[in-house]
Amino acid sequence: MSSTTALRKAGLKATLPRIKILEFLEKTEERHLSAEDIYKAMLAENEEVGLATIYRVLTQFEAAGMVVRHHFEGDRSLFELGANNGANHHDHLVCERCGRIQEFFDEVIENTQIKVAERFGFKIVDHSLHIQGICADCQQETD
Amino acid sequence: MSSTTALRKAGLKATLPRIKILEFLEKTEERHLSAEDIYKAMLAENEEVGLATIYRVLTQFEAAGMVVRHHFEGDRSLFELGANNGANHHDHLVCERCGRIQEFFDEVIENTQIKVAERFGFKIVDHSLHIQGICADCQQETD
DNA sequence: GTCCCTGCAAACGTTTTGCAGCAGT
DNA sequence: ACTGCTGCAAAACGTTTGCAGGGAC
Repeated sequence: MSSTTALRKAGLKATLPRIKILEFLEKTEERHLSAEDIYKAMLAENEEVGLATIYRVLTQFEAAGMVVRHHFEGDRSLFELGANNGANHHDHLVCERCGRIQEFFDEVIENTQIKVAERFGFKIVDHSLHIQGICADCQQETD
Repeated sequence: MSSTTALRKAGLKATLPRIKILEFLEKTEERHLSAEDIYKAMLAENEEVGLATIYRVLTQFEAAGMVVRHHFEGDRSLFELGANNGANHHDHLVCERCGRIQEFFDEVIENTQIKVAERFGFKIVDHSLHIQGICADCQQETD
């Protein structure tokens, strides 16, 4: 599906900045990016889009379910493409020291978190789970 | 144990602002508070402590393991007293709409998250887990 | 008396917003 | 042509920091 079609399906006009941002997210390796990461990476490819526009577009993409916003660290949001597609649902393991992010999927946790949520009346329509720990690399550092 | 003693044990001078903040955290009902929540609540009790000082003190309390800092929402940190005490470890269920926080403890999740972390080389010294969902109250709202 | 702490105000980084001009349909 | 989008610059937000005066030991 072309970016243009994807945008129309989401009820968004297919404008140049939106197309560029969506295509950038689709082709980039790093799945978890901040608005500024996207801004700088696009600049480096001579794709100029204003930072304010990136924020606005990401918010629209989020509302359309095309993108998920994460708050792993307190100081900035990271955006991830297409994580609400049931088929590739996954959770995140986040290193508290270096910010490294490991995606994972675990059936037991998946089922149990739903049970826990129900136990407390949280009917889960949308859910996300993240575990914060210290990654192997950071463990090795003497401190 | 008096607040003064607790502070000394943590290697912190027992100053008036630190004592006031610690005692406030001990006696307040709401366990998850932002710096500003604390600031305003203390003002309301005629306990004037500068907001910058509250941030500094909370950071010191965190370093001393007296307090845990959470990043449930992207826009502010919430602080919780004494959650690193092994005996009362718990995780959090957070409503994405209203911000309501439900504490819980589940043996299965507890064990499985450790297994998942190990599978990816995240040796967990410190860990915290939160599940974001939609709480019962917010589910009822027609939107 | 020494050193660390506090309060204030200013700085900071991220995100949002007002507005005038421009692009998509 | 009409509407909604974009870019810029300024504002807003939570949080941190520099500094001069004050408090704990």
